[in-house]
Amino acid sequence: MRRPLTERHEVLPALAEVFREHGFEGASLTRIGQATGLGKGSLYHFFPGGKTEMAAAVLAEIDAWFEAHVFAPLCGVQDPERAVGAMLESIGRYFHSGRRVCLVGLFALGDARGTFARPVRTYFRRWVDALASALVRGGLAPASAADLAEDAVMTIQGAIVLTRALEDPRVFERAGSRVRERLRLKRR
Amino acid sequence: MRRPLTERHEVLPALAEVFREHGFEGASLTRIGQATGLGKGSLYHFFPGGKTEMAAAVLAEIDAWFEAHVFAPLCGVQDPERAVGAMLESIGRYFHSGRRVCLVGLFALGDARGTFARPVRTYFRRWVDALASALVRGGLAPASAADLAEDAVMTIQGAIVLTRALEDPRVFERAGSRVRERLRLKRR
DNA sequence: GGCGGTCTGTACCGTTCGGTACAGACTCTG
DNA sequence: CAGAGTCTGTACCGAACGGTACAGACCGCC
Repeated sequence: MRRPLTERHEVLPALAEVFREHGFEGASLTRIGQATGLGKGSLYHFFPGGKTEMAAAVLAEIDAWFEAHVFAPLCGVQDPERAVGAMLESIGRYFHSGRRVCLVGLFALGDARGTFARPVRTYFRRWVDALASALVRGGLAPASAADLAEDAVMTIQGAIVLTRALEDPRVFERAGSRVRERLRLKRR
Repeated sequence: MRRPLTERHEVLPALAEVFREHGFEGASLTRIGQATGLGKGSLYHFFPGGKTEMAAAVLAEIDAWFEAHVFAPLCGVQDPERAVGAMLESIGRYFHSGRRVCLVGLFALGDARGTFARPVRTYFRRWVDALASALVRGGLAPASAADLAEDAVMTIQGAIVLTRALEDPRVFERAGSRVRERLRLKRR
């Protein structure tokens, strides 16, 4: 019936959700097994390195998704102003208006600090740089573009924290319009 | 030598650091015991409710500290502009320029979501409201004061995430100046 | 010095943890 | 259908988990 059967990357979304909901330490193999519908045997077949390898794989897929849907478009040839708007829209959908946690940000806060420091750093640096490059192509000076990009990324991260804390998605929406306004304002 | 011996609140700082470093689920009683120098027996003597009560006590102390050193001054009689500046300075010292995690924000991201939703919500709401009140006393319209206050708090939270991710305290410092500038800019 | 209560280290409870071993059910090839 | 190889559920391991029980160390007090 099914092909060579499940492939490794097919379980990644479910895996990611477990890590998002419970963090690295809180994501037990039992929970992971339930969420993916896989027994430990299958899990260790796909991820011989255990939980660490699972989390690394999830991070890698997240990074790939952002590279394709967020970072690359920012660096692409299309109108930079439109690219920035598209980013904010993608981000809003991806994070479910702040109800969904940013796993990379969560790991940055300490859940599995040392282990994933590198991919975490790379992800955020790439995000800031990509956004800054779009702003530069939009006519901004490199210095203020970098400053503005850094501000935008951290505002989004803070918006996720505050939205979940206050349990009110409008917080995230307001943050989005604020960022949009700031990025547009500085253009001229 | 020592008085009735250790009091409950004397172990709270060490306790808080363990939760900050490992999150709620990652903070095992063994680690807590090592960090506080107390055996399980003593811990359960002070916190009959176990780990949950420990975390609640830590949150309560954090809240009290912010109430005394951040929120109350913002609502006080002193010059609002000076109060805002003092807040940013306190915050910077408290969070070690972003190297230290905000435990309340960490809990908001999911580590112990349901259990501490109430104190988490209260803490952030109080923070935003206190800052907004200072801005209103500074001459701002209530609506834009609320907007600006929300933006400042989320920027600080995002700055902590980004500072730790990039492992560069200057990120936090830059965020501080940006917030300061924004809060001053709108005054006139 | 004895007393009563507060405090604390140790041993232990049942459970769950991350990880391993392995038998057998599957799919494909011939 | 036979065989090789891939996949997967179950049972199991030692360690560590959160939490409890309790004997005794320690204290101010008389």
